[in-house]
Amino acid sequence: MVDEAPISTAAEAAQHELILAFGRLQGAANRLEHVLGRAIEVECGISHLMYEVLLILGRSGEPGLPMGAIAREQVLSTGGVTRLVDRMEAAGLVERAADPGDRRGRLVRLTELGEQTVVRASRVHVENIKRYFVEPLPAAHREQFAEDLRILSHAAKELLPRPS
Amino acid sequence: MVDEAPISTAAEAAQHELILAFGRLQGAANRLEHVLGRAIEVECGISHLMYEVLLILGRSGEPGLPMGAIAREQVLSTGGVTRLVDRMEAAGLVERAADPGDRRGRLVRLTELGEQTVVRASRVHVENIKRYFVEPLPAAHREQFAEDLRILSHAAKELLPRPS
DNA sequence: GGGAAATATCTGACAAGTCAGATACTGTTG
DNA sequence: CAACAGTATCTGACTTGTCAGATATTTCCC
Repeated sequence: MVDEAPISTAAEAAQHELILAFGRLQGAANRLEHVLGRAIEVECGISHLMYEVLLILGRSGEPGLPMGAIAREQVLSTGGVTRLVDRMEAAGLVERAADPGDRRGRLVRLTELGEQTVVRASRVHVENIKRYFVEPLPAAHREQFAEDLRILSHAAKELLPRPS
Repeated sequence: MVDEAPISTAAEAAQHELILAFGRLQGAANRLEHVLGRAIEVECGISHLMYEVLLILGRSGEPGLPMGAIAREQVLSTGGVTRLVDRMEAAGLVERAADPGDRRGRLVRLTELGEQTVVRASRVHVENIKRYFVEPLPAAHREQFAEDLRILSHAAKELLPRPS
């Protein structure tokens, strides 16, 4: 994973080990999202992005989460979250409640339907993760790969904490 | 990376190891794309997606690549590629030539400006990859992580080869 | 306390992809 | 060799996200 030659042609850029590695990360993530997201859509009628938001809300529990927090968890603009939550609310998956401690804010939380939907979607999702994400990797690598993802994910989160 | 309990609440789904691992893959990929893509945009005025297409074309060399091949490399619909290449052509980065062997097809290839741009963007990109993607990982893990990405990327590619 | 700066959310205008159907050529087959 | 299924690309209608600016509160100081 080292390549110190200076890049001076398109062909060199295209073969560069680091560029390739990063491209593979993006490619694998995109394709897996495409496939697993489609499965969730077919099974539960919600997009992968909505599913991710349901998960985030499931993690945050009763009180609910402000819109901005959702924007930061997923990499979304606050305007994007407004519209996404609009649609999720229209679909009956979540509800917006007033934030008692801050009248500007709204707390978003799961409805009963949202809770059921995330459970149902998750069962499908886990099977697909096993099949398409875990199984291709050599068993001896899985533990370390998961750890590295944790590290990377954590580092990347620090990278865009607030200054959105 | 194992978790065999059946999922029956949103909170359980949200804590599930496999779901978390997959979420971290997506989260890390999204955030890194956001940050590194922005850098390319600022430096060269092209989106990360355009950059990826330039790389693909750099890899394919002289003859050029049909639109459909680009669609398969990136996970894009053919309609999406038409429009993306429209914009890239308008920006002078690529050109469409007739395919001598198939009058339906068009071969897309880099222009001189496209070539220069991909080289310039790649230099920035490599530095950012080192900083944000390589450095956070323990040095002893990097080799294996790169290999696992290769495996995953390859497996995911097989998953959506043609049946788009 | 009073007002400036910061923060949370929403909205109009826009950008960029998807999807399904149109169009134009290719290749196969009876 | 004509018909037909298959393939490559393009297009109109639409979905969904971004960006920048508006609005309502809150926080921080003087």
